[in-house]
Amino acid sequence: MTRRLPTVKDLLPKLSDLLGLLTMDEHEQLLKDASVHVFRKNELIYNPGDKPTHLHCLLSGKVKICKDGVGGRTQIVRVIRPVEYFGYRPAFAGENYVSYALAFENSTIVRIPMDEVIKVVKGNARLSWFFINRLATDLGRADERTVSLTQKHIRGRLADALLFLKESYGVEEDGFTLSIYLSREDLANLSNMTTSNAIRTLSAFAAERLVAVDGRKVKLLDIAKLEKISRIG
Amino acid sequence: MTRRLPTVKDLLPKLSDLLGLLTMDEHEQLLKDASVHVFRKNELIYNPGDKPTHLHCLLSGKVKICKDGVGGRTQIVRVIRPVEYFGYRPAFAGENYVSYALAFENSTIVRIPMDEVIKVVKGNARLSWFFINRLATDLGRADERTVSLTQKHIRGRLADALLFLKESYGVEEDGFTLSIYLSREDLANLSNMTTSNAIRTLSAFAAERLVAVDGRKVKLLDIAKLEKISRIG
DNA sequence: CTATTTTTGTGCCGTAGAACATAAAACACA
DNA sequence: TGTGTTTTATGTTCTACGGCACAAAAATAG
Repeated sequence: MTRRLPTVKDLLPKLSDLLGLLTMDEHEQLLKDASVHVFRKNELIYNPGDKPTHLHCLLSGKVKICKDGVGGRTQIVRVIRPVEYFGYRPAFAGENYVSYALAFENSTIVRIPMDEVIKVVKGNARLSWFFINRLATDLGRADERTVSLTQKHIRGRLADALLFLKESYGVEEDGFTLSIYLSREDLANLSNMTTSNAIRTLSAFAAERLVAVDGRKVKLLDIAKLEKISRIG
Repeated sequence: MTRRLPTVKDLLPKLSDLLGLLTMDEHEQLLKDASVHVFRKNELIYNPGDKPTHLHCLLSGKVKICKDGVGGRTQIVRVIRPVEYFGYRPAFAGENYVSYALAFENSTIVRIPMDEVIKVVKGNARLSWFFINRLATDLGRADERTVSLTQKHIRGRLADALLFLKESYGVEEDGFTLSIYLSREDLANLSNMTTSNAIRTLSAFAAERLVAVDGRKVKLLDIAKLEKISRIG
């Protein structure tokens, strides 16, 4: 999984949102054992039960955070885009991982030892605020998602997923095509439905000219209508 | 809603988990505009759309945090017990409330101006850690709940709710009876089902001797079996 | 370039659980 | 004490969606 890596030093500018909050000493403390990794498409980054030994920062690529439920069905609980930090929650809660992380596509990731991060966090209120703000935002999203996934009908949930993907990863130059190409199964795992129903419902959206589908390429043609479908459930 | 209130000063010992993390100055800063309120059973504490102007601390009583979904159905997303802090998440995320809080029963609450809390948090890493730890824990629970509520069957979800209530509010001296007396509707709103189905399923549990029901009093007779039902969904 | 696996697309059937209806208890309060 | 209101209880119907089967298409491997 590791080949021709850039060094951490090469990547410093990308980490500035977090490192900028630190003193020189803290900066040094976090980076001295940081390392760069490349994960290939569909490669596992961590597993439930693992100790959260590292803070992860996604520099390039795309990552999904998943949980499997009783029926063996998978729920994608978060998606990560560059430059975003992930994999820190259980360390802050004093738990092991309960979810797993997979690379959607080839991804470059910096790993920083979590015990160092925690030491710095406990002494640096600016860095603390950085994480407080993110955790509070994610918690709001999680509660919102709970209600949407349990109460909205299939069309509403799929519309949500499509709009969420647009918001998360954006669109290509044409302004319509989602920048991420997902399997129908991933789409289903985002919106809590079976693959069959993701296929069916996406086809229905295409027939209604809300989207245009070409393989895994999805163009969102009528955002307003999709938002309405999301709203009415 | 306000009558014969104890003063904030009377209640200081109960707030020590948080206040103990502060300097004298910070202590003073937080308490100078703190106030005590009594909410009666079913009284509204805050509403979606409200600005999160205050950190709340529940000193006595019980509180539920709810969100209403598209079908007008209510989801209880969190329950608060004494002594616990709540109502701070949206302030940390820079949002307004998206949920509402209701007193399950008569409750005493201290309200501390949130802008002062944020000022102190931004300068005190020990207080920051207090919130990081809680937010991280709540986020883990929220993700877990999402998967449970979407994937488990009705019996599994109700079993979850009963075990969750035991964990949250404990049991009476007999070691069996839940310390909180909920309406069937609240039980339904915890476990994402209709009131009818909460009634039916609870009756089924009673018939199977997993629980004993007397009005709103619920005894958990067979925890192991309930846990099993929860596990298998 | 063929062989095998994975993904996509459809159709059909079964069922968990919502929706609705109604009635009996329990509770509220004048 | 009666009268309205909320809560609990139970039966009946209806449907959204999961489960399964199968075929076509696409991706991947050998």
